[in-house]
Amino acid sequence: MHEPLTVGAAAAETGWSARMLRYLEESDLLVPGRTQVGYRQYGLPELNRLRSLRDLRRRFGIELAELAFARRLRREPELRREVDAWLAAGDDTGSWVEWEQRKHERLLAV
Amino acid sequence: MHEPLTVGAAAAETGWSARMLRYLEESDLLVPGRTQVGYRQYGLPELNRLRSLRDLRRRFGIELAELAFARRLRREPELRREVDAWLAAGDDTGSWVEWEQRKHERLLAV
DNA sequence: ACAACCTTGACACACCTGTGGTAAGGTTGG
DNA sequence: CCAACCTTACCACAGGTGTGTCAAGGTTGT
Repeated sequence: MHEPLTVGAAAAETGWSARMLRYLEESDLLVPGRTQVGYRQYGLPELNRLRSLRDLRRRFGIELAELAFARRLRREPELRREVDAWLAAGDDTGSWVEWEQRKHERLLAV
Repeated sequence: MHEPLTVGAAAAETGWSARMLRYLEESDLLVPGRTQVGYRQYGLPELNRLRSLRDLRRRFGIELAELAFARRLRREPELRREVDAWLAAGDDTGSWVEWEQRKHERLLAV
């Protein structure tokens, strides 16, 4: 049991449309496996990620491009450092305490 | 010396257009001070942030919305945790070591 | 063999982004 | 007082995003 589902079944199961599942793959955010003849197959891990992605978007109103950027931040340390530095420089409007706290975090991480 | 510059002068100084400086303010990414009658004034810190923002965009090709999202990630720990978790779940393609390292960072931060 | 799937590719559309203009009016410095 | 700034508020427009739909053709299960 728990055979991988085809795109339509996975859509029905997770609340997306089949169209959007293909779009998610195109956006490189969730790339399913393929059968030998090329059918997409969604297993349990994929289904769970689809559900949580739906929740993420609903709860925080984030866009797919933003998620993709968060991924870049994780993968490109140089980018991450620069962005962080730039944001830090302008964070005098935000909670100072929170910022000090985060500086700690960064120090510990190095 | 180093009196704060008006929007046109700051633009000329940093390679942006005055239009874009107003747009950056509208996007809440770089909000300058104001004179009593409402003229924007850009001091040295603002000028530096403008220059480095220009470089950031040129070097990494990032969008303003993405920068704004990075700021959300810093300010909303809940969002940050969820996004990180979602990305981690699909990161079997990425560096696993790096991810473990980051988990540490998070643990230390709490 | 036939229905009900799947594939890619395309067209359509509403909305957002980045950027340039332009217009009507206030401020400032010589 | 006049030029050269500044302000806000619009219009325009190319390109990206998220989503639906439709067409032409391949696969699968009964």
